[in-house]
Amino acid sequence: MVDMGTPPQSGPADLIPAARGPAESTAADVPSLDTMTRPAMTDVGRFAGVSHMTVSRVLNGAASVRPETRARVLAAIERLGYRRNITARALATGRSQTLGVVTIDTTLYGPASTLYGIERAARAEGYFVSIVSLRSIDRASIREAVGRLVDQRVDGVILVVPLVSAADALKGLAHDIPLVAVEGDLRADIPVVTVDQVDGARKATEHLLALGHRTVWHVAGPTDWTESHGRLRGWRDTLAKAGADVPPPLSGDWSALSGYEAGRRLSRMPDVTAVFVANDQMALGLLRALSEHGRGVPSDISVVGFDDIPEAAFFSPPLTTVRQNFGLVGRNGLRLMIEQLDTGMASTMRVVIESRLVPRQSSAAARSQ
Amino acid sequence: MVDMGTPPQSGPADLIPAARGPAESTAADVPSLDTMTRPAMTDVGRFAGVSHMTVSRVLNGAASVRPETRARVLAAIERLGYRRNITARALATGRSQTLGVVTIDTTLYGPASTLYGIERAARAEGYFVSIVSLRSIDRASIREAVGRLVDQRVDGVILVVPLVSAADALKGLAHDIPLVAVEGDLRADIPVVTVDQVDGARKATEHLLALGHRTVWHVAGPTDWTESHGRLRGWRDTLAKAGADVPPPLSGDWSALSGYEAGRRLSRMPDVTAVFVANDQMALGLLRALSEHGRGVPSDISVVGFDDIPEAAFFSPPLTTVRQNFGLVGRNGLRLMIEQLDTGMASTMRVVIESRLVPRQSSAAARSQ
DNA sequence: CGGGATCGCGTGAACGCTAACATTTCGAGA
DNA sequence: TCTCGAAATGTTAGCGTTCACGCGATCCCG
Repeated sequence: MVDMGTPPQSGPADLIPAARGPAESTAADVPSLDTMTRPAMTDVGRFAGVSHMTVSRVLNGAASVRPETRARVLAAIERLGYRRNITARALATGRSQTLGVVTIDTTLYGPASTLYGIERAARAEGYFVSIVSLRSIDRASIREAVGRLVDQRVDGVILVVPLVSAADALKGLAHDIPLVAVEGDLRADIPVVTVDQVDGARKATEHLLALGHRTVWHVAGPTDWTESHGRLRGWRDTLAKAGADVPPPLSGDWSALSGYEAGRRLSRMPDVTAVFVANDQMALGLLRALSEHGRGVPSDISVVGFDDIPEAAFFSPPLTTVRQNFGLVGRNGLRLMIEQLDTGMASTMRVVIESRLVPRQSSAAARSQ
Repeated sequence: MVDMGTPPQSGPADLIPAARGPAESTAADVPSLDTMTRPAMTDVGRFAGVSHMTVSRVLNGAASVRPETRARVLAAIERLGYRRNITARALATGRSQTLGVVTIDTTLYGPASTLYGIERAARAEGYFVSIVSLRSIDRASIREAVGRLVDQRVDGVILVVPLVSAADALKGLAHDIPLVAVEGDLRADIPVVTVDQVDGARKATEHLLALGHRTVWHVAGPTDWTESHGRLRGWRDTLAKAGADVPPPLSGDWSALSGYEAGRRLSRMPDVTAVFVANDQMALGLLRALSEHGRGVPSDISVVGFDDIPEAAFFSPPLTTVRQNFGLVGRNGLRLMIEQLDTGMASTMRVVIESRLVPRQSSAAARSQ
């Protein structure tokens, strides 16, 4: 147990000159850089003739480091190809600079675009993005997904889960981590950013009514999706307000196939002259069904969709639809997250994004009867 | 240095009874669980009357821990709601249980589906997935994306970047981390899993030739995409082999709009009777253009697409196309990654997935002239 | 010219885990 | 009953950061 004053250079792996004072080491001094394992702050410090703490200060842009030493450290970092270990940093600080995104089927245009917007915005803010997609849409699955992310020590979780049941699942969730719901239920008790579905549906329905149609039929989305609810309500309210009949809504599962099936049923009803379909894929299927049954669009029936996917302008005929700016939604979701992270306070803010009607050739004036 | 037999309970933050021997603590013994900060292994150990190391052993399923103590530890974990800190684990082991995915525009159907397949498979294997999308498609951007992921200490990187330039960008990349290319260039020097584009294009072209068309025109994808090259080659070779003329290929950017523009040009050429379009979106635009110019499909012109997106069956007319199983591609990409991770050896394996022609109504026999 | 504030930097201890080794326990055979 | 070795558990030292200090050197002002 006797310390004999062993010099500090006694550590193993002493492959870097412990040059103190003005660095006068030339390239020749430095042994085989490339055989080194990833250098740590200590290595950089030794190379620059300072302590690891000074390296940390330089890296974090802390004040009170002499320009001269800063330059020396920076040079060492450059020379050694040092890259900070964010795992260690995360352990020490308790912050991982990573955001979790829980998402339902990223194959769908909406969620995929939203995710894309989130990822780009997150990167701009210096955050990594870790994703987990839901295996099913029940409450347990949502909680498990969030749990996984929490285990991974993400700094916050953004939910792209536009399900009514999601709001409930979140209710019970421990709020020890910032959450944001995107395209979610406004009744949730966490911040939400979403497109105004009710208003979008109103625009679509009013557009058709303004064209002279007596009433407007509706093909709704799956019942547990918040979008379905909003669009259904917007449609119904608008009809009611206009004093028009409210026909029984059909419903699909967002797929073109389900729209096709709805179209088959509608094509048999002679008094149908206008249909508002809850998304563009279903509208595509509906167009197909109408065409197969010899019902002309827009000559016999006008059709309006929702989303404005990039293909909508090339349907036959080009689809009148309601555009949602998914990228903007994603970016706003991230903004809300950053705000919570920066202020350290849970917010319950709501951001509502406007939608926009894009008139194309699938809707036209009703034939005077 | 004299040990006076201080009982082991001397540590700070002794909020849990250090009951040794058979745990006889009742619920009343345990002070305010909910006010606790996240418990660590030490806390669990103290609660169970063992050392933190035993907790670690239980958690890692290590052998040699008595069933009785294991049960006690498990109970403590349950009771305290302990969750292992994977950040600390990552720091200690050097493995993060996280895989990085570099992807181009996740808004596109192909990459999105592939990503989805990867994520699900990764989760099944116990890996997290961290994504970064490319801001642009140049070499520097790819390297930066991989660099970000490496900084994040992912265990491996899967690239969903089907660009020719990607292969080059990877060439120089340090191989100190397992890589897998999905939908990538077979010439890359890392493992690749991809759909056989050449063969798929061959199937499409042969299908049209078999229907009696003299030759087949082609609308190719962007030049820097590997898919474009494969499909172009498959098309050209098949025509050449059949002794058919090889007309100059048009090209688009995968978008329906670019397909529309190609369609406008083709519709003015009276001798065009068959077109193979490099993806379904462009085919949609092409169908639209042909329809606008009064060219019937398939009566005047037969059209075959590529991908078989879910909407293709509902185009007007329903599109004959070549189906790619993106999910399978993603899963195989992950499998290759896991193999590298498990064996610890860099592989250069190639997995080629078959495609399948899906005949629908957009292609028909050529009119006898 | 002296004394306290400030600057610039270093030291040691976390963070929560695993790896390697040390130590205790326990059962079986002599 | 003692011994020995394997089984079961504990101890210590990292992993690479950051945080909270501490301590000389420098500076300013009376």
